Amino acid sequence: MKRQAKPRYAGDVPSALPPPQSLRGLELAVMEEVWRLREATVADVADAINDASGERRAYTTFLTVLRRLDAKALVTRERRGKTDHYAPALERDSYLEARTRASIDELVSTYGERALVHFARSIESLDAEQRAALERLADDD
Amino acid sequence: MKRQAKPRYAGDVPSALPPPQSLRGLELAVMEEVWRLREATVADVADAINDASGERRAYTTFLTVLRRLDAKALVTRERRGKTDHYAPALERDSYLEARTRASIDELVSTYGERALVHFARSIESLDAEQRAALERLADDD
DNA sequence: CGTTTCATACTACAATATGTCGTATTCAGA
DNA sequence: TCTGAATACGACATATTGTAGTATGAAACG
Repeated sequence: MKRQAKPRYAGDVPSALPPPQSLRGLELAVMEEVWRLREATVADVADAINDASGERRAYTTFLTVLRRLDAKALVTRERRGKTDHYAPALERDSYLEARTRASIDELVSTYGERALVHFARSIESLDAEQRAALERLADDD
Repeated sequence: MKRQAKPRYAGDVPSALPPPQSLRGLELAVMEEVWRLREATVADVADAINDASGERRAYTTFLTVLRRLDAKALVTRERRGKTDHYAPALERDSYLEARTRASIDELVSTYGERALVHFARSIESLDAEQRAALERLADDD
């Protein structure tokens, strides 16, 4: 079954450019902080998350996480003086979009187009409030 | 300086009724086999997968995987004589539905309702062929 | 019965991802 | 020049998954 080029739920075809990995836990928290601050040093992130969480993680923990995010190409690193400044390598919304597509692709490639039925239903079965939010958000673009 | 293992990250908020874990790799292959056979022994699964894959995994590998699927409550185990018989603890389609909802929930809980926009778009942007398949499948229920 | 056989139980090890830091090094700035 | 802040590097813990060896126990055989 061949597909047209336009949409790409090509579950059966390995994509040339893999979507960014899904983030969780501390990595996600750090990434969220970088998105929020637009640009941040290790200290910025460490302070923000330590203050917000009440927990106390070592500076080097955040250093490591940021380095790993850099290795995953999710942030960029720029040296200024002796300090690295991290910035998002892609917008939060782009990341979200990629993850959304990846979620659909994964399930379709694993379980077939039947997965689309469940996705469609889930979207259709949104309640009025969610639907309103959806339309409002979609209009923002 | 002691290094104690931290509990899970505070941002992880488990939902009340956790959806079944997402399966991949060999675990998924074994689960698919159990779904296909409706009920199977370790030997059934081992033979089917070994024959189909050309690879040669040890009997006990499948035993272990089935035991882990049992621990995850994805299969049930019934002892008959000296042999365990495994059966799916939930239908494949129910599992798929749960995973679909979980995918949406995860992204929405992490990134907000903005995720719905991307899901909605992805579904809306299906091409004609996929749309036809979708309607055909949806009619089967 | 005693023995073989076979399924399960138990244990273990490797690889990977992530959380968490300690220590060594270096270099920008005072 | 000296020094403290930042980084570089490495290390260990835990969880998950793939993989399989070995021990055990009971059923089947003769």
